[in-house]
Amino acid sequence: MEEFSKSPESSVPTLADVAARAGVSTATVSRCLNTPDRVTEKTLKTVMDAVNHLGYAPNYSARALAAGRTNMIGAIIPTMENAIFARGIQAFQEELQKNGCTLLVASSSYRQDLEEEQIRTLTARGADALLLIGYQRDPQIYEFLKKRKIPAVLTWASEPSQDYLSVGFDNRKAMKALATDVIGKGHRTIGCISADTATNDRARERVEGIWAAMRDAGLDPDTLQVVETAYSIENGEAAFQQLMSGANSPTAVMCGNDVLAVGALRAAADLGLKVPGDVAITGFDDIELAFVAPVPLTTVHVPHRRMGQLAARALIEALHGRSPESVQLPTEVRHRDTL
Amino acid sequence: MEEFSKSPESSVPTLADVAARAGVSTATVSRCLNTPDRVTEKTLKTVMDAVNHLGYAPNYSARALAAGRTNMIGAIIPTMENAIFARGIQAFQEELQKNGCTLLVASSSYRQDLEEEQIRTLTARGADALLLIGYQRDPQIYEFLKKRKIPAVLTWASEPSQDYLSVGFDNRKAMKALATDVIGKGHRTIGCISADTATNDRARERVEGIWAAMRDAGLDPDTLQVVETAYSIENGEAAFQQLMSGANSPTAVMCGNDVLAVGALRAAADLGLKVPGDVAITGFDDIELAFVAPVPLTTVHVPHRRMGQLAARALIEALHGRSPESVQLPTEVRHRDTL
DNA sequence: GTGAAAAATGTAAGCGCTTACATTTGCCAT
DNA sequence: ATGGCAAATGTAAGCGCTTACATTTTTCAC
Repeated sequence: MEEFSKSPESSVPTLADVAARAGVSTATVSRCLNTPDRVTEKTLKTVMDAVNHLGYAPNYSARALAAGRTNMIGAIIPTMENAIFARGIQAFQEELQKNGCTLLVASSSYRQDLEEEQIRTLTARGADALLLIGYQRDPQIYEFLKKRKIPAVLTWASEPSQDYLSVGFDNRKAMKALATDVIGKGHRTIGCISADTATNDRARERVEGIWAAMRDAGLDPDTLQVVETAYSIENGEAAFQQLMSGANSPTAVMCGNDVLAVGALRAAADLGLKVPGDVAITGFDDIELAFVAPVPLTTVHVPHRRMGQLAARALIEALHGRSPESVQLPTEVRHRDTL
Repeated sequence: MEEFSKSPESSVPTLADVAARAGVSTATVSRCLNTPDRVTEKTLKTVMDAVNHLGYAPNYSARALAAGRTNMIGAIIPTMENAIFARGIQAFQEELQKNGCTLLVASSSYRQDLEEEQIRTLTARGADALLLIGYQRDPQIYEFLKKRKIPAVLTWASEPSQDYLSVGFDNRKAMKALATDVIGKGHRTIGCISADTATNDRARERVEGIWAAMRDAGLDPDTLQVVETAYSIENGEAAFQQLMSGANSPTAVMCGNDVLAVGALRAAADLGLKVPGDVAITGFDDIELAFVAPVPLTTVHVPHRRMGQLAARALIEALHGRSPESVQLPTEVRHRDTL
């Protein structure tokens, strides 16, 4: 019969408990756990037996305090409800997990002030490194990160100056390629439904991509009819209606992402417009929604999972003191039935 | 001209630095930060000025070690790529953020062994509380959590025995309601595409819901043709084909979630089957995919955001030493065009 | 077998914070 | 004014771990 009491041994075991049971010092136990090759096989076994017997698990707060590292990596994204972020972050997390790191998540709701606050919070929480979306933010933040020596990887975009580590893709180039195809189909009056270009660098670059294609084709970029709205199917519908009710309604509407495009598609159906016969519609991202849409969507495919995975690897490299290279992933126009 | 060196003042400021600058003890600074009402207004101002001047931010690892709390809450979900989890977790995170807590995320890929490992990892990392999906797991885990005094909330289901805190919904009842409608439409030969019922309690309860409805209607539950497969559009397509190529092909196929249902819908189109004319199809969850599907999907609406939010509140209550009640959220059949 | 170098282990000093307890200060009834 | 009490502040002991440095043990060339 064993006695179970509230005495020390019934509470959470510590390193010292393991050391006592194994008859070694706490330093040795710590070594067994962190650098097993610096310890005799025999000692290792004794200690691991004690660990298992006691059900010992290290206290990461203590470890973090002593070692100065937490093995936690933070990600600050606009929202997980957008499938592209959910997918990228899932891959990011899987890769971190493989490397013994844990993911801390915060969301900014596409607001720069909130993002900044989150950066400070996750930093204070001890995040060893950060994944950030896009590159447009107060220079002070970059200063702050640099001063704190916290590696950060910028994703979902390719930072133009290459001053920072980034694992992403060229939004402008991607959208330009798609716009070139749109123009190639003979469209001259083009509309665009975009997220807020003032605060969202990805959205802005996509619009700039359309302008660039227009310029190349001898079209006046100023004729591009842009409506800015937050990402949602409903907003896509409304924006499309607005675009089509104007005097010179577009024959092609390029949307900033697939969600808006699906909204446009629904609005077109409501207006009795055939796609692509009466009006062409394009998306961006190539999420599931794009190919199960009423009319499968012509869009730009972005390797979100791959991006998340490579971002994780880059950060882990950086944490190991190496200097990872930025990577620009290729995107690809996916021709389906809306253009 | 100021000198910038590697000397103490250029590194990350600590509580002691603030205390020195404000001319008070570290205890007082700590009080200003944590219990400002236990401090003179004058002292508070002096200290906060020092905090701001130094750009001080507390080291949470140290705080966690000293206080025994981390203010981090962990969530272990099968995958963020499933929109229902992304959405629920987003709401969960927003609510945590409002309460000064940070979210730690891990994913189990629907594997029980991995989930268990993650529970131990997040616990070791100091998660003060945990959000878990479903209720079916090794009793030892519940023991472990109880011993460690870590509150956990079970979500996306309603734990039948009510022994544990849960914020979810009744999968069985929800699916039974839908199945009753299916039967009400005259369907007698029913198929079902489900996730693995052995390891996924939500999936199992949904199938049981169909059985219950059949029984109530005088149908033999054993005639339900179940195909189990992992959640994906492609798997939904394959499973549907399998179901329809059998001897006694169903006139209605009830799917375990919307993703499978969209796959079924596509397969039906490929087979030249009209929905719901030739075959009825139903989903579960009511994600975006459901209403933008080629044929808008009849499905069960689940209040995922609300669930995430309430789960967060319950955990925060528990952390405050109160005893939150389990809540069972209502679900609702959404009739659209596939039944 | 011997001694020097290498390997294994032990000792103990923090890491930055919270908090129980001790001390000082301020306030008020007398 | 003064004693007594409450409020404010200070003192200092950890929280559980890592790691530089000190000590002991092993290894191995001679």
